[in-house]
Amino acid sequence: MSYKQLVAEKINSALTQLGVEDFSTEKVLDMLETPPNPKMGDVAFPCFQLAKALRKAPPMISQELAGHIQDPLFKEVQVAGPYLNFFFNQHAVTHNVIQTVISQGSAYGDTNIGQGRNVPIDLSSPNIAKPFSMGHLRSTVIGNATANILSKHGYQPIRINHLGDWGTQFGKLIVAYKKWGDEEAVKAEPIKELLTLYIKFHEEAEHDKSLEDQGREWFKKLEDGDEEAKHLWQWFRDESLQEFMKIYDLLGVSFDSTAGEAFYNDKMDRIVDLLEQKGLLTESEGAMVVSLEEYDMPPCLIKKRDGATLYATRDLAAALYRHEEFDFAKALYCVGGEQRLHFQQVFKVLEKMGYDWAKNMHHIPFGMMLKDGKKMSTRKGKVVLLEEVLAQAIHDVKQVIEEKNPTLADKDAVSRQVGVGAVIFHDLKHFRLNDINFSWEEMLTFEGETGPYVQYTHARACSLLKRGGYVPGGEINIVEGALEGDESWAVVTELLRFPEVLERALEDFDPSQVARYVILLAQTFNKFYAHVRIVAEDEAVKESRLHLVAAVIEVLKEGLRLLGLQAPEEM
RNA sequence: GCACCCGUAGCUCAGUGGAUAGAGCAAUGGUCUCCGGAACCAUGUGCGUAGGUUCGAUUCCUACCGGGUGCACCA
Repeated sequence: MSYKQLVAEKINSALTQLGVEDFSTEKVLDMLETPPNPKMGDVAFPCFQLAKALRKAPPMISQELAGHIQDPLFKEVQVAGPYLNFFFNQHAVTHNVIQTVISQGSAYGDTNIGQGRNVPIDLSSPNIAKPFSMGHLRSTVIGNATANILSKHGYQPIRINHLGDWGTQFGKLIVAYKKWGDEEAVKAEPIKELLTLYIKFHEEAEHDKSLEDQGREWFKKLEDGDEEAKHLWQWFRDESLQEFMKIYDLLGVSFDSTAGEAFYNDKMDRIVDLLEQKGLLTESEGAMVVSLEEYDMPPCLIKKRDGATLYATRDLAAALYRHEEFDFAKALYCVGGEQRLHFQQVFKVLEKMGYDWAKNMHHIPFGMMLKDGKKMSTRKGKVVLLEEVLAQAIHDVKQVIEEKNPTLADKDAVSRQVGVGAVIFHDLKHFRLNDINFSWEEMLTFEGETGPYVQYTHARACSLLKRGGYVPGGEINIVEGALEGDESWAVVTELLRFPEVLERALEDFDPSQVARYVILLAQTFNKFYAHVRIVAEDEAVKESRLHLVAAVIEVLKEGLRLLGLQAPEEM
């Protein structure tokens, strides 16, 4: 049970004594706040809302409540005008928190909210035959961290890389390859060459309008099983996926499925038939659509004039398939905010089909990665490649290591962990919905609110344990006076917050909560480190302080793991 | 034009309706024979504008202004 809950229960029983019945413990818990300044207490209860029920001024209410609350857990219950401020018995809480964190280890903060139920989550989903740009990083790392957070809460995430391996663009690519392509060039540098062809196609299409039609024609052939088209498509896909896997390895992201859009090719007829049966399909301007007029939305396009399917058709088929295959508790789509309308439409169509599980589907949108304040465009060749960014970050980290810690054992491995960590963390610390303006300078900063800062703090804490000769597994004894300053108490209250942060991160599908938390914990710990001599002369004091350090290490490591970062012990 | 998202310090961003709105970067100055200086400490005339709801609004609602994104055969 959390301390806040205990406080809420105490307040609730005091309220009952005052004759207030309709305030549940849960409601009180919801009203509890953290005071703006630690000097004002650890938990605060504002009494404004009680004024009506009790017909008294809030300051009087807090005064009366204080008289009914007593518990060894509280050092003091202070009346501050309309607020009731609780000061914890620091020694007891400190001991308890350290005990809990160390005994639970990486399981600290776990819940069983998900009860083992499946949650397919759509993430990364790059387009085949296009380079993996900084833009794709967002979906990949936000999705991966969200999946980790789900699993922390007892869900079974299923990471699906819904590859963009189907659609008219492949018709265009086939046309471009047949016109200007060269087999050897593609084999040598597949993505680069395919991108060149893709760009050339769009340049040529400016003058030659028939190219677009040819592209559509070839995609139709592909859907109809034309041998030549299928062969080329398979080749493009294999080469591309192989390139992507290098990046995923570096990022430490793996998938349970790489079934992309093409996977649903043979499942399209069924969804179209179902829509037909349910009388939802109507013809409009030659295309087949589901009207969503009653929701003030444009119609959802199911089939093009030429009979080929569309993005929405494939997502509908995928939704049906996932429901049948996984019986999911939720289904998540970690896809950019530009596609809000698309997902709203797809979800509404499923609702109209009578599937009440559609309400468990969520689009997790995020802002765009911009360059110079503008959208990166693959077609215009204005992209920053993730591969280059990662390589540069790793290179820069290695230089820092050469300078600061030249005797480090495994420099290359650590450079990779820290360099990649910097890039992932930079993305995750931003609130999802905001756009991120790409800047090399910011990306390659390793000081302040960055991944390396947190990793550094962790490494430094680890080296304290070594220096202090800390032996894990022993009984946890906290001697009086060892952990009583503001600095250590601040660390303890941060550790206390971890489970709350994780719950909010789950509710909002928001890994940035965890990223922010981990920065704050690192900052708080670094203050403690700078002001308190941890490896002290006195053996018992040293032991006590090292226990706190060990607890911080556990939480930092687990926080970083959830975000998809490694926590090296030295760097 | 309609819909959605975002406007907080010079810059990048936090901020679950509550008590004096916070970090980082950049800048300047500093840090005990100091456990890792990728650190710590010190320096801050800022919530786009105008209304509304509320005991109380940066937070909720409405309008406007500014930026972004969508709006039928691309994904």
